[in-house]
Amino acid sequence: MQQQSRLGSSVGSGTLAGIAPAAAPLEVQLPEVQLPEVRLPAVPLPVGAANVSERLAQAPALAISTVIFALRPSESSGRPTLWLPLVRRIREPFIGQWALPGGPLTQADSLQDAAARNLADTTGLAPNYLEQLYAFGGLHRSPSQRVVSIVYWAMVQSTEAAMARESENVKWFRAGELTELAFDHKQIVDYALWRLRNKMTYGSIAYYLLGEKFTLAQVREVYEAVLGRTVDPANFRRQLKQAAHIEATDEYLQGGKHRPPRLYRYTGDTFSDSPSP
Amino acid sequence: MQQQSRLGSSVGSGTLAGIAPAAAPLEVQLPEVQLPEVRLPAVPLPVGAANVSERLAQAPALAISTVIFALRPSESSGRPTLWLPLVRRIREPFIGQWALPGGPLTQADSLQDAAARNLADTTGLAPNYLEQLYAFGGLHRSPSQRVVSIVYWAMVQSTEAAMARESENVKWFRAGELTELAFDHKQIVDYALWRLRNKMTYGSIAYYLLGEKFTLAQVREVYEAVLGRTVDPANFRRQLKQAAHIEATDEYLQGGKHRPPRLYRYTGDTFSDSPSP
DNA sequence: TCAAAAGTGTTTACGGTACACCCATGC
DNA sequence: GCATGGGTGTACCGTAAACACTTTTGA
Repeated sequence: MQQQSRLGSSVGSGTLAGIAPAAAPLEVQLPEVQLPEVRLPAVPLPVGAANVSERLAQAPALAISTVIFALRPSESSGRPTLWLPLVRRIREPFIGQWALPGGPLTQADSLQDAAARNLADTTGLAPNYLEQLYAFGGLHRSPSQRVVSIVYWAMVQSTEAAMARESENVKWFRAGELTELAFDHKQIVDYALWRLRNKMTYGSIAYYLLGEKFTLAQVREVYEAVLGRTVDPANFRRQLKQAAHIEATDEYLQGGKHRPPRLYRYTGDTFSDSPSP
Repeated sequence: MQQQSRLGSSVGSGTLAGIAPAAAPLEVQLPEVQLPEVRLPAVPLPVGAANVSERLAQAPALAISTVIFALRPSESSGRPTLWLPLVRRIREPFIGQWALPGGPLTQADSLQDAAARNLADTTGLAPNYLEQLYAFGGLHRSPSQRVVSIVYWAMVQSTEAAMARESENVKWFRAGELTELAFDHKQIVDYALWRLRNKMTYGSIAYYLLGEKFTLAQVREVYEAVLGRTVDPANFRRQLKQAAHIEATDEYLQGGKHRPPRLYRYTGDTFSDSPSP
């Protein structure tokens, strides 16, 4: 048996949205379109030194990793683009290569708390948003011991992200322009990006990348940065305004070259600074 | 810190579907509406005997469990309804109570293979569909040792499900009419049900609960069984016919009381019998 | 020939897209 | 006053919902 089976890929192009969303169980609405699981990456890793009998003897290690997204201005255009922090590996395997922040599951933390701790340790920041991505458990993800990684993805505010720590071994990269990473982390980032884009298209997510108050144009820029294309400003603002959890303030953003745009506030799930202690 | 933080719940009622699906990375279309993660259940379990220092000393155990769905005729109406098999626990904790089939992660299996093995062991069946559901890792899911469960969900054909093994310690239950189960398994099943309903609304999933050939009315019955409401037959058939991966055969289902309906075939992802060996 | 399900057609309503247009501000 | 982004109005089009209607079979 191998990881790469076709089960669970769930293709299907017809949307069948006609099956209208009804009362949903878990206080949420039914989506109208599929969110397929990624096909688990066929990891092209060197099989490494450990032989099979050794491998069979050990229990698989359990690790938590986190894909952290934040908005930063592009060096070229200055427009906001998606970035994520990576850490340089300081031991084998993959020594010297860049990898997702992570580590073994600490005993006192829930999975989510462990992920939040990753985030604090590497960036010094607290997540606005944190959600489980997927559990990766292929047999040969790591050349030596078998590792099962439960991966989370997170978003941090752009205002804070600008002040995030960087060092010799922690550096921010443009998402989408990554070269190869350690382990199967490149595939994991790609999957996280795909999931981010998905969530994006049905709202309420972009705000976690922004500050407390923002202009509608800034929200649009987030969408354009993540989706990688332009969006009609007129229609976009209409859609936002009729969307829930958006509230106009009386303030306007001053200092621009032209008419000062109104500032808005997100009133949905609270901007908590960390998982409530 | 506690598991039950608000992060990652991602409410948001506005659909914002206006952000049109563009070219999607992983060969799939972007969905238009949100698929939120379940809030992890606040498990009301007895904390059990082990004290904290003991708990800290042990590594968390890693387990695989599987929620298996199949269609079976209701005893009352005879119409197809959703069922799932559970196993009776034969040791502490929760001895005598019903639980999801599962067990520790066997060394030689990938996560998905381990889930498929669960399925074969308890039902004797092979899954038509198998997908990762979520990794549950709350601190007190099990009273003694800490357990992290990676849960899969599966669907098996109704025709085969009718012949599935049952025994003293393996029994099928109607999904949605479950009483309390061992551990946090009730919440897990509810989440799986919610996810099934989601996938349902954007097609291609219902077929995995049916046989190779089926009438459009049977597909409609699956939708009605899963969604728990009636669906307009006229509009439903139109939507199905313009959906991809559905092919009319030249055959008709004989033996009914009235006009024999045409049989159709699903031409999407193959009906493989097991993860390809 | 009648009941019931299979299958088709038609109307209406809603929401997204495109794009023309007005408004307010800094220079 | 004019360029530019903020913000509004509107016409068009595709699709889903509702439901009337025809067709085909068994009893």
